[in-house]
Amino acid sequence: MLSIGVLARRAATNVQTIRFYELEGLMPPPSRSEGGQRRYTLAHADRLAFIRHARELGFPLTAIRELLTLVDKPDQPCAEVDRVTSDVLADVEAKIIRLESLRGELQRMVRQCRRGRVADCRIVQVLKDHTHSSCLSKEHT
Amino acid sequence: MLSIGVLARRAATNVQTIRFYELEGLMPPPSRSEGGQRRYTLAHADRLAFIRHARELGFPLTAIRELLTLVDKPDQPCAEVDRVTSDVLADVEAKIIRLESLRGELQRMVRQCRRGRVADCRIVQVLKDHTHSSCLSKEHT
DNA sequence: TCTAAATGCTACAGTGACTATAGGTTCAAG
DNA sequence: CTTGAACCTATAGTCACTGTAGCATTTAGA
Repeated sequence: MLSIGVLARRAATNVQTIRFYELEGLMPPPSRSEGGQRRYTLAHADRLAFIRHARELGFPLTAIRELLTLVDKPDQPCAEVDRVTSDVLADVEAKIIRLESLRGELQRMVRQCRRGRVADCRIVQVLKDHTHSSCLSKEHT
Repeated sequence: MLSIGVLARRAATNVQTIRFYELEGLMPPPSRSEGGQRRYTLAHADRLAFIRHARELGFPLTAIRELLTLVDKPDQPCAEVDRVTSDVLADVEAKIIRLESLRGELQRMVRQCRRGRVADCRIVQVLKDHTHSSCLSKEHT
């Protein structure tokens, strides 16, 4: 039986995150010690590792929730798993496109800055006048 | 004098966002009509355009706050403007690196999926066993 | 001038995925 | 038996908004 602290260290997560996953229904509630502290099994550790790994790959929690129910039905076809993963991939690709465009714009601005006065600064000019630039208006986070 | 709705349409922003910027001290409080509705000048429109453009380029609001105070001192050297912008650029570059690594990992997973049962799915296997992959553990958003 | 639709107002809750804090309790080592 | 680390719950904060409720005001047409 693992305490929450030991489990957290094993998964390189922090303790609050594990409690948060329990609250969100991603981690099943573990048994408790006589004093009410959480006691985890190795099955819990596996599930947490799965969640963390998916998170590191950019899966949002809603997608992970889907994956976890799919993983519990090993004889079903894996088309859904593939779809969820492809969606995450598409999202990552869209973010890359967007960020590359921003990078180009920012590089141009910094390159054109002549380290003079604020009034003459190319960066400020570009920011003031939208028409100088060719930027996408979607979110980039 | 512009109403908040007209200003919002001009800046391709929405009305709540403008009120939010005022609350955050990024937009100066405009004058009000007799009935208490906000009435904006063209100076307000310019400032909003600056904020929105910087946001689109990935500047966080704290950075924009800094830029706005700098822009109000046009005779100062623009080194600070350059630094703020370079910081944003570095952030964008770090995100790209991270996302490219994720993309590679996800592409590999999807490519290796043989559309069989969940139990045999390569995607699920990779997610279950962290050691199969070479991923970075930092945030990517 | 009246009326109805559109627009505006404040205040507050929600988003995602945690992180941090406060104020208390339990556990394990010595 | 004591002490300090680890644990507990509950709540607020992060970022940059977005959405909602329940009103008040403005504006255009009849």
